[in-house]
Amino acid sequence: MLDNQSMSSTSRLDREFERLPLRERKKLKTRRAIQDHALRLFAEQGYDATTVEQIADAAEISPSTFFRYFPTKEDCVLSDEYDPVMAEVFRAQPPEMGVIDALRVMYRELLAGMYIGDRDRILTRSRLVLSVPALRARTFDLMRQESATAFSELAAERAGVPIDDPRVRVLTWATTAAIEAAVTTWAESDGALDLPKLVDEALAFIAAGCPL
Amino acid sequence: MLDNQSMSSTSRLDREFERLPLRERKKLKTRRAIQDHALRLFAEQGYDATTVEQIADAAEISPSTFFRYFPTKEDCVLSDEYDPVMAEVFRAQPPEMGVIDALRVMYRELLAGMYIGDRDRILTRSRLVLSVPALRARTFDLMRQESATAFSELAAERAGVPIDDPRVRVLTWATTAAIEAAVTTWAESDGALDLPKLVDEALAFIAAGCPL
DNA sequence: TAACTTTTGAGAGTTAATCTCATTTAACAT
DNA sequence: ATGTTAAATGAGATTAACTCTCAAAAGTTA
Repeated sequence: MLDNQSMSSTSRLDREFERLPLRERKKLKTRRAIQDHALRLFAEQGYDATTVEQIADAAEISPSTFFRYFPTKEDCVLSDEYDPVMAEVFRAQPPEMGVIDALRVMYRELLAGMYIGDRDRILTRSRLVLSVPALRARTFDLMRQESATAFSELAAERAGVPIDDPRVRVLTWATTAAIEAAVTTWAESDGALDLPKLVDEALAFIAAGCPL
Repeated sequence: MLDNQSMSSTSRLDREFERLPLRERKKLKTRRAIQDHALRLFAEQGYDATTVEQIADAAEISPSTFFRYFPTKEDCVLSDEYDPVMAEVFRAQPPEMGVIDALRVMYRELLAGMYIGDRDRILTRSRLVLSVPALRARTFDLMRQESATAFSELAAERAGVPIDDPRVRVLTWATTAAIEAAVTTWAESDGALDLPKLVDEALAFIAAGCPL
């Protein structure tokens, strides 16, 4: 199931893809073409040195079409990575398990799969995002906003506290920051370190009260 | 209307100010004028609806001069709030005290003072920053980069671990996120809640391992 | 006052981002 | 199949952020 999710995500997604009407299929294809060419050009020339016009030319669309797919140049890098599967796995943990422990189990299960199939892609993208201040700021903001909504609800539900309990935001923002720290350390090591281990240790460290 | 350093700046800063050569004094005055007019216009018209040209007109300078003082429109809101006094107070705590506890004491001491003098200014600015996505992302990124440098060194020093220990980044980013969460909750309450208390409780919650 | 340095303003140029409108292309009911 | 309807696209104009250059103005110092 887990390996299935990531490894075979291509084929599963492809099957869904082929069931879509032609118009939707073309839209998805265009969207992917833009992202692929953009990431390639960013890698080749740098982010700032690449104009939207160049991306549009490479993807064989007009600049106005680019902005119809992505509201800003930044957004074509920021894929919305939130996965409903994460919520599922999180909820599947025994109710007496604490929020952070459930989070650890969830990442242990899901990251293992992702780490096999998408390691290189994630590493490349992470390096790009971390090296361009505007992308870095927007990516982290996006993750925080997401955790403020989706994960906050899950956490409050599990803990049995109201969603507006100040501790819920502290918990979600702090754990999100811990995971981002792990990813950053991993990207800085050029992938030499083990990401799943770094994430698990980061969360364990938070659960232990950050004893330093 | 906008008398610049009227109430807030302490007499200590004023004395320093008057010792500066005329050229430096004018520069500081211009910088403050830009920030004051910008914040006023943002409050009146909204951030996006206010152009740099309008700010420049209000501050009686040319647009090119605006960009000589602030590299981007965003930056005239983002004051660099890092205070060397914070490092001093942090270092002054007994060496056997843990990093988070030293941080708590530091915030307890410094926030108490700020809360009296600058409460309204901080609240206004926080609301502006939190309401404009671009400002929010850049502010949080700025704080994280700061904590990645200044505070990381202090934390590693106190804990007696190398600065590149992964736990150092996890600790600094997580505590920074916890403080930001407290400030956000405070701003959302329109200042009805007690900021020093929220910050102290957030850090205590982190030190306890986020038990939820 | 004169020589020197720094700050400033004017103006032109680049690019991201928004908007309108005409054209093309797919979807679907007959 | 075909015509009607709805959606996607491209071209082009527009705004505003940001960069750059150069000459004028203001300050510092001898």
